[in-house]
Amino acid sequence: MTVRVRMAPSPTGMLHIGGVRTFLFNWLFARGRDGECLLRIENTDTSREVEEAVEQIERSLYWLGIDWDGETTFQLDRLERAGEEARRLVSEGSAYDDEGAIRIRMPDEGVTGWEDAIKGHIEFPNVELEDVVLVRSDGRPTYNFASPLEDWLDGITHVVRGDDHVSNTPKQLHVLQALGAEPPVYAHVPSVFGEDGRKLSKRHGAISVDEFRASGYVPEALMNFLALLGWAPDGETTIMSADELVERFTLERVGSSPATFDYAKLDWMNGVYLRALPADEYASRLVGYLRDQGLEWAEDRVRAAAPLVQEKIARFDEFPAFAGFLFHDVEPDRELLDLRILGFAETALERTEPWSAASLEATLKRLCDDLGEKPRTVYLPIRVAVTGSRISPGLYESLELIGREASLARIRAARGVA
RNA sequence: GCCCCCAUCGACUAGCGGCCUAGGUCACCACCCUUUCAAGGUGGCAGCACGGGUUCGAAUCCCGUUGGGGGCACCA
Repeated sequence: MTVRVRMAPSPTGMLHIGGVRTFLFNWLFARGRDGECLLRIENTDTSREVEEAVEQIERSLYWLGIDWDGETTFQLDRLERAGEEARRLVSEGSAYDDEGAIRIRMPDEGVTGWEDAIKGHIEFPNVELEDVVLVRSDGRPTYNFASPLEDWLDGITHVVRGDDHVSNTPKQLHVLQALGAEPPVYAHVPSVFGEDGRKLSKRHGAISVDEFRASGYVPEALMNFLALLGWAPDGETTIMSADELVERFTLERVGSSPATFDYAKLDWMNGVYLRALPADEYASRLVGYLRDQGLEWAEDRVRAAAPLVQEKIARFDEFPAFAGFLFHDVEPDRELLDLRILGFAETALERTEPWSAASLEATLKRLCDDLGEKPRTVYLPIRVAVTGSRISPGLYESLELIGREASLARIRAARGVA
């Protein structure tokens, strides 16, 4: 039987990173088995924001590299079918009218259980099960009816969802049984916590895919990181391409305990991916990122600066602070300037020919020798004067990029204001 | 309150009865490299929640406790 799963977000707002991780598991599972992965919007409630939310969800998944088969479907589109099925259940006696709503009859003895692909055997005493409402008195189906009904209609073989749905499962199992449907395999994935051990929320920084994107993370890194939250192919491998993840992913190896989102590790991983990018690819992505952020910096200069920062920053959003001096004037901290050294530096640099990183290096090293000072002593004031910070890309390359005139102008300005 | 789930270094995890004086990665610390910051290299710190069992032998199995999470809607 062909595997078929669904990603079923509710269009209430931004796609949450925990939910994305659940969708990623669905996708990895389906793609690794020649299966299908559907995108189904669970909107039993009409809302004006549905349109935008759906767009945001699709864009987020697309950016991450998670695709789906066929058109995006909407639960609301099957409202009539849901009504028909509910009436059928009433006529068959497994459901009944209750003040205009339709409820399903739940057994009140015994237990309802299933073999969860992630958590193992789970069962609930039937006494705990209420006669859940299938269709509201206004005719709209409830989630606990619409969701299993659609799973059946869509031929879903595996329901991979957040474990906050565990207690809905016995109810849905009975709905399926009343419908005459074969139940899918259920796999409940544990939730993701924020760094304070509590549920992920705004407080924890980036939370939606859009925010991660704006923070300068690349999709490959985010996917890799997300996959490793609650899943591991073995105890050793950490860096894996999408293809490798697809190839190695199994539901059996998804852990059953919740995982904490670790931004520091994500940053590290993003840096790994960034550094591994071919130089021109890196430059293109950096240009694209800055453009997305609304920074109108000259593309050729951004491209020229790219190699200087590739080994240095872990996220693209660090670029403006780290290399912004290439695009605008700086305000050096006077405390860090050394007028005597700057004076000698200005003289030495004025005579440097050609103005290239190599000859600048020769010039500055000679200057160190002449002054009898260590490079760190000589370079700091120059770096601060020219880049405005004690932390920057390589000094020679930075000087080269800024150019002779601008470099000297900044050094003179520093001498003047100091 | 009731029901369900979970429990290995600070974090993500490997471990599915002996290979474990518990391995890898991030973070952290030290040192090396070095024009700053990174990157890289080397080394280090650090964990099986607790209590009972079962067994020749338990991180691994069972029970309980504690702690965390989820659910108990004509929300999804």
